[in-house]
Amino acid sequence: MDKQAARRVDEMRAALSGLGVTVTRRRAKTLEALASTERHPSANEIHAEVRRWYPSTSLATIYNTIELLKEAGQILELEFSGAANRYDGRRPRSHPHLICLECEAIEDMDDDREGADGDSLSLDRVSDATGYKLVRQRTDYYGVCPSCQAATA
Amino acid sequence: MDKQAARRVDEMRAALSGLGVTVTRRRAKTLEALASTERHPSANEIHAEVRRWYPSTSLATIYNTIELLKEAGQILELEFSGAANRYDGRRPRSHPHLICLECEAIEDMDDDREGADGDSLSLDRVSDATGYKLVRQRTDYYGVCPSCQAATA
DNA sequence: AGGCGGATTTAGAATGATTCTAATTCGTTA
DNA sequence: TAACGAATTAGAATCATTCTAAATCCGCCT
Repeated sequence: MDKQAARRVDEMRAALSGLGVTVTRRRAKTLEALASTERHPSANEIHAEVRRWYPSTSLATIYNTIELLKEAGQILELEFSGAANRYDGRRPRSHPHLICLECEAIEDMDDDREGADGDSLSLDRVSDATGYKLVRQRTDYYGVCPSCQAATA
Repeated sequence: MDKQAARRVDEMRAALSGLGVTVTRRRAKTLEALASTERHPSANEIHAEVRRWYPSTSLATIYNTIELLKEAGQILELEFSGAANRYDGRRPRSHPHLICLECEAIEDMDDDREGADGDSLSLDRVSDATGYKLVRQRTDYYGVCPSCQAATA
């Protein structure tokens, strides 16, 4: 686990403690699993990872921890209807993702790719314009990633 | 059904015909249901509407038609994992939505800011920057709508 | 150390949207 | 009218997620 991941784990721990819940060993492993991958794992993938240390861990526990992280604003949930949800625990603030329709890879879009003028409007500006009290946004781009393009070329 | 809705129905009919499938009466009613509401209905809601004319209609037929419309690029599917998907048949090109977390209302966001060139330009720009071959995007803002704010005030 | 009580976890059942399947019906053309 | 392929139906199957009830864990107090 690199330095950045360790920092995220600390942030998440603190946030969970702030909720008044205890950071059990299973929960700690869940945080690590989230912080140490770029892959935007599904609940199942996190489960598999946590099980390597605590084999009796139930999927329900993973979902439970995810729920707590959502309450704490420490995780981004990317919902899908035909496939498992995917999670981003490294960058919990709304940001755009690139989603490959062929291999289901999900990657964060780099900040410098977001365009200086912003592809998406800020939450505050949209709140003002619409009267909604907005709490988060979702921006995703769907297509075929370079490596899948190469594979089918 | 207003003029705009009628125009959309014609477009969708043409697109389905272009796929080589026949626009049956049930399918036609499905198109109408989609074109004549701003509410972004779920498959169930469309089903209920179509049933008013053809009571024996099965949900599977609605999903089947939705699938065809997706292939034809004539419908936007907003996926959710904990609730039914919602559909936008009025504006089939990617555009942002405002989603109320309390009453589940979904409304189109006017993006007069981006003008006529908005979405496709943005997709192209992101495609260039990332190497992805992008086909659509999703941008949604989540919060509490004005009327729900008033209700809980 | 022992025990209490609340929080956590577990295994499995329940839920619910969507998809699949096999059989039936519909529409068109000969 | 007969026949063929497309469309439709009812219900089963799938699968991620949530729920439930029982078991276990953990910190705290004595």
